[in-house]
Amino acid sequence: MSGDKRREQILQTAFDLFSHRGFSGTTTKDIAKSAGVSEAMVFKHFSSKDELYGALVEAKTCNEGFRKYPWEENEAVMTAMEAKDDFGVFYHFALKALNKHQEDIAFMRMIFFSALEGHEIADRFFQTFVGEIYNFLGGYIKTRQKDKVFRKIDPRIIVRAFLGMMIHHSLNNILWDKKRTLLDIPNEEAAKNFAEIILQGVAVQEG
Amino acid sequence: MSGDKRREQILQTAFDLFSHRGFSGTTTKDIAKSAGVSEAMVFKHFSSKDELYGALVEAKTCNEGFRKYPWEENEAVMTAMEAKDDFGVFYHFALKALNKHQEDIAFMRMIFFSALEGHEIADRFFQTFVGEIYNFLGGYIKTRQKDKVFRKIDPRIIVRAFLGMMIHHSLNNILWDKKRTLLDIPNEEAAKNFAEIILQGVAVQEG
DNA sequence: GTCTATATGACGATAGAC
DNA sequence: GTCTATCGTCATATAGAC
Repeated sequence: MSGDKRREQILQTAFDLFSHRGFSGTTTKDIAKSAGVSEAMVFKHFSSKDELYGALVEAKTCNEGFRKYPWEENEAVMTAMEAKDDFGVFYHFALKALNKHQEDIAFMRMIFFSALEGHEIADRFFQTFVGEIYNFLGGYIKTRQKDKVFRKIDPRIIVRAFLGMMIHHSLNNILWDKKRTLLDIPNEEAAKNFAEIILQGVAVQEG
Repeated sequence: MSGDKRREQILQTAFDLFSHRGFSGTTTKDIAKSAGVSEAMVFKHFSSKDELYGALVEAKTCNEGFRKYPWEENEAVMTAMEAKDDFGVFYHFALKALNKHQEDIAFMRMIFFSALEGHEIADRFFQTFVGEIYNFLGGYIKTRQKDKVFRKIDPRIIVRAFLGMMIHHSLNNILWDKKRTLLDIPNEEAAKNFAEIILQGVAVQEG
């Protein structure tokens, strides 16, 4: 196998293991074995376990998956936003996010492990990626507040409440309620309910 | 030091370290050193690292801290519930939970680490403790739906949305946004806003 | 109840052959 | 590009003295 191809394969294997067991719970021997190579090969491509992990998180946060925000490649959100279709904005945003979480459980686990284990790369991810989401949704909320459609609440609180519903729901499914004994609903229904609750919750009330 | 006292001290020390670095990130040597004893002492009290961890999670989930639900020792929630003061119920519940999370960061971290690392004790905690919360809040929500004050949404979705706001908010503060750069508000304000959003969000609308 | 010393193996990482 | 062999260190756990 070529160097680049092998490197990618080791990265992917390492990703699966790190996301499952965390940094200190994964050994270089495990990685080598799963990748079907010797440990020496791993250290030919990455000078240390730390470097391997760093390259991994870097690749996964910057190049793939979560480089795309839930509104990119999601025409529905942008269209709804231009039309000031509030339900469309929040529903499609939530649905995209929930689907993404479900498809990329390994990534979610890796980010949580990084955060718990205190790798500063997790910090950077949150300051950029999550910060950007606060700006994006917060901006729309501000507009709708000026339109006197949403109540005057700190937009960041609304974003936090809304993201909280989605992320907590995904986290429940990934970490604890894998069999969905507590609440087993399709993402469409969850997105619809979350969007309805938040929208009615922040709407200006008549009278 | 007496055996029991020493045992407790080792447990507490281990708790601090495990919650900070996770199971595989913590060594028995670290624990011994932090407790100010030799490693041999640790193994006199606990036959293995696994047993120590098990005893720890058991003690922390069953005997202390989270044995108490957010409505126990919280007269405000029960009083509000009897008076059908919806805002009182949700506000005081949220405030209690947020304060608890903030006071017991170590416990929160330990539970998340356990869940990620797949210790089945975390599962048990969630099925009992969290399940009980769903019953408690869900029961109240059902009552208010019969009163035609809350809309007909699956009560578990409402509980999930509400818990999501709180837990996500606490998790943000604990894991990523420790400096609170994104959103720095007192628990009272967060609880008030979350309660208002969820209540208005699920209220029966006029017309 | 507490320690020092040590057994046994795992872990991260390297050397050097092919 | 890949391997086997190995090194030094650290980890869990035990033995036995005080």
